[in-house]
Amino acid sequence: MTKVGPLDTAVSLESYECTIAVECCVFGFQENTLKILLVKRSIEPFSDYWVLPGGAMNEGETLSESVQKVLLNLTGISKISLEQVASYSSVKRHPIKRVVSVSFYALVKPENYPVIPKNYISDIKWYELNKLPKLGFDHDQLLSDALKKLRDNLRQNLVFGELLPDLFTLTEVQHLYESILDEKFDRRNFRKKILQMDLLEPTNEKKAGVKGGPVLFKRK
Amino acid sequence: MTKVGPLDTAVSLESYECTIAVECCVFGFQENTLKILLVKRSIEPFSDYWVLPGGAMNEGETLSESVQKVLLNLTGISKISLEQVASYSSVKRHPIKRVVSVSFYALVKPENYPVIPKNYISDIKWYELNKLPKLGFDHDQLLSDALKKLRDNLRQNLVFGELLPDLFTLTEVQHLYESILDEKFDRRNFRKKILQMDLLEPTNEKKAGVKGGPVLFKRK
DNA sequence: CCTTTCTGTGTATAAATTACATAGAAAGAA
DNA sequence: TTCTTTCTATGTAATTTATACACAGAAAGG
Repeated sequence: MTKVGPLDTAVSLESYECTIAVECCVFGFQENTLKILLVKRSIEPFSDYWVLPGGAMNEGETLSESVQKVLLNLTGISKISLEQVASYSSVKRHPIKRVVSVSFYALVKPENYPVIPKNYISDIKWYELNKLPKLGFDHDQLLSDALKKLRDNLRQNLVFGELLPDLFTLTEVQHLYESILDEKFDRRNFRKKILQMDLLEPTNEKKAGVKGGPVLFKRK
Repeated sequence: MTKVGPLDTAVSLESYECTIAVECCVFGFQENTLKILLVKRSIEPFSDYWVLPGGAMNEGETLSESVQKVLLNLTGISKISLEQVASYSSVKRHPIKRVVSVSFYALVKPENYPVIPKNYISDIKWYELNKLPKLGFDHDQLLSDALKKLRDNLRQNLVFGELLPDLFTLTEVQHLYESILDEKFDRRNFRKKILQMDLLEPTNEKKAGVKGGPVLFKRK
C-alpha cells in the first residue's frame, strides 16, 4: 500500500480535494476597439458584481472543455481559440469555499455571436478596456494578467485572425493592434511589417462607405 | 440558496472536487552544464520511473507554498525563484485517480544544496538535459513546456542570477546561456550585449586555476 | 622557459527599425 | 456636378541594432 508520512508530498489516494474553476477573458473587436465580455452575477458571493465568465470544472472533463462549455452557454461560440494564462490559488480568493481557478483567454468575432444572460447571470456585456467596472473576486488581477499575455503573444506571433471579420482593411488590422497594445504605429511602417509576414493577401474588392476606397484583405 | 441548473457552470457549494498536485522542474547549473533534478519513485503508479519532484496541494496552502514544501523536503532549499508554467488536466494523466497538476520551474545553485532521497523516493539526481531517461506520467511534456518557458524568459529578461555562484566569469555566464538556449554565441558580441544590460559589475579579483586569468563579476 | 589554452578587445558590414510627405480615391455637402 | 473633406496608398533616407571576424596578453602546466 502507498506509504504516506507527514513529509510525504506524493499524491496519495486520500489526498485533499478542492474545487477547480475556470475563468475566461473573452476578447472581441467591435467598432475598432478591443472589448471584453463581462457578466453580472445574480447570486452570492459578489452578487451584482461584474466578473469574468467562468464556472466549476466537472468530473470527467478537462479544463479547456470546461471553458468551452461556459462559452457555449453564454455566446453559442463553439470553435474557439483558447489560451491558458495562469492558476490562482490564494486561500481566501473565494469568500465561501476554497477554489483554485485556472484562467484562459479567448479571441472571438463578436459579430458572429449573440450574448445571452443565463442561469446565475443577470446581464452580459462587451466592455471597453478603459471603461471597466471594478470586478468581483480577484478578477481584476486575472484580467490584467490575461491582457499581458495577449499582448506578449501578439508581439510575437500574429494572432488577430480570430478577432476580425473574413474581409478587412489594413487600417482595421492596425486599429486592432493599436487597441490591444495601447500604442500608435506609423501607417507605412505598420503596413510594411504586417505584409512582409506574408499571412495576408489582398482581394480585388474595396470596402464601400469609406473615403479613399481601401482594398479588402483576407488571411492566406 | 444558490440556483443550480444543468447548464449552470457557476461554482456552487456542491461542486465536484479534485486532487490538485504541483510538479516542479528544478534547474541547476553544474560543470558548465544546465541540469535538472529528477527523483525516482518507489511507489506505484510509475514505481522505478524517474519523474519531476511534486506532490499534492494540501488544505490551507497555496500552490507555490506546496512547491516550496516539496523542494524544502528534497533539497533543503528555502528561498527560491519560482515561476508558474501551466496546468495539466487530461482525465487519464494519472492512471489511478483524477489529478490536475500545476507545474512550476525553479532555478537553484546546486552547489548550495545537498539532495536527499526521502519518503516515496528511492533516488534523486541531477540529469543533463540531453541524457534524460523516459519520465513517468506526462512529465516529459511538463519538462519540455517548462524548458520552453525558461528559454522564453531568458531571451527577454536576465534570469541567470539564481543559477550562478556569487562571483562568476563572463565566460561562465555565456556557457549558461548557451546551455539553456542550446545555441552558440560569439564571445565578443555576447559580452557586449550582456554588459550593456548593466546588471553585472566587475570585481578586482581574478579566477584562479584558469588560463587567461579571467576577472570575476558579480550582480549589481 | 616554452607551449598551450584561455581571456579580452574594436571595427566594418549587414539588417532592421524608425522618421517622414504627397498624390489619389471615395464620400458628403453645396 | 463640382468642390471640399477625409481617408488610402506608397518610397526613401537616417538611425539603430545585430552580426561577422582576428590578434595580443595572461595564466597554467609541463
